[in-house]
Amino acid sequence: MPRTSDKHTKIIQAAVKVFARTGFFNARISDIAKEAKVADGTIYLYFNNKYDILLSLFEEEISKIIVQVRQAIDKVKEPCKMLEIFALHHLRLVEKNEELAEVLQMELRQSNKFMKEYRNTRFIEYVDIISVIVHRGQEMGVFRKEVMPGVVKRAFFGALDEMSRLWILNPNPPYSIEETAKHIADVFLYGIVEKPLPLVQST
Amino acid sequence: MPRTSDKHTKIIQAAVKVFARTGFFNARISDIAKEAKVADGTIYLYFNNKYDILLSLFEEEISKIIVQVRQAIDKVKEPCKMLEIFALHHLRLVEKNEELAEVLQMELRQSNKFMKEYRNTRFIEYVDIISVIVHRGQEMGVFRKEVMPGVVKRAFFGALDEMSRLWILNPNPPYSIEETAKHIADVFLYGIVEKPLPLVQST
DNA sequence: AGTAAAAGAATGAATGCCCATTCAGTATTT
DNA sequence: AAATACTGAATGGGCATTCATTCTTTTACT
Repeated sequence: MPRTSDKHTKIIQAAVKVFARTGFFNARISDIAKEAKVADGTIYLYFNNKYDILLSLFEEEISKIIVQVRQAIDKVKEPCKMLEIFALHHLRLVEKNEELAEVLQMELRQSNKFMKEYRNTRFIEYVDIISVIVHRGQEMGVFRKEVMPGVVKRAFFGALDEMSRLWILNPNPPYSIEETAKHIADVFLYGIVEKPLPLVQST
Repeated sequence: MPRTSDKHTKIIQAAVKVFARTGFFNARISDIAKEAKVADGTIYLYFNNKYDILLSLFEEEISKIIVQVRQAIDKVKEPCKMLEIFALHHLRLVEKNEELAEVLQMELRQSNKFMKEYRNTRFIEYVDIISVIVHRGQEMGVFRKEVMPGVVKRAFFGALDEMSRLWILNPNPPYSIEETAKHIADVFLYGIVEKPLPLVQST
């Protein structure tokens, strides 16, 4: 298993482009090879098969993302702020690396095989960042105790991811990313009902 | 274009089963034909090609769903209750018709072609049910005016859909559907913070 | 250092499988 | 007996994967 130059990385990057463009199933190995400026056969020196490329791509890229998000979150103390930062990071991926965002969004997801047979630990790790925040917020007395972190993490993630999808499919954002991230965090934190509660009635 | 018996419907139903089982790209026309107890060629009397089956399937099934949800929602007056009902209906599809839920969730979504080239009006119509509710709630003074219906509809839908995905991939529900629907609606309505601190106006 | 041979990388044409789609023929209805 | 519906074997193209060959680097020996 050779690794002299960085063919491995070059192939993965090419695959991101090609998968984003045509989708996993329509992508041809020869396209990836051409994009990576490598012979078709070379790809099989670095990956077992087409599917393995998708898998490796995912593992490697999401690992990087997890590190980045964790770093950003650790700079802050308040759980509310943490959620907002998570939201911002998730949404920013679309503008920072649209092709990667598209692959993670569209291609990875549908692959039943991927999500079922193979226990996708990296992905779980990513989403669990949310539930950890929620849990900590509850311990600190900032978040309601009745809320279930396991549900909220999915709901919050799902909400963000749906916005990503919107942008990927229709790349003229009706709202800015920062605005949206803040807005979604806000809705999750404070809900949408007009509050007739005793406390400060802002607005 | 014949329609004597109900081969059209039989083929669609068979396709739901097969797509759910193997995914669109791995599904063979001959499998669908076998499942529908029909010859391979017969399928081409009712559909133009493989992709057209998926398309028709979606159009027809989502139309039914829209009608049902609208009926359920119209039985009620309070916007809060309406959102809860929408949530319940969306999540219930998984237990009512798991195969269909899986196809809508997994297969339909990833098809870039589908979501990009073809303006998916049915799907938009479905999601717009949410924004209409939110908008009405705002007019009635029940929901906060600053909230953007266009963002909330996506967020709410995304949250629900992510829960669906969870159940499809891992069919031992840690929480009941009713419980979850209520919980998600609850979080969206009232948020997760303990004390409505001086409501931070989201910029 | 210089050269030879072995090991390691990379190539891309050729192979062979896998279906979607077609259509000549058969069955059924009008 | 014409029109309509259905059949399923045959066709053909697309593409993942393989592997004999070529190119490059490392090692070993004088």
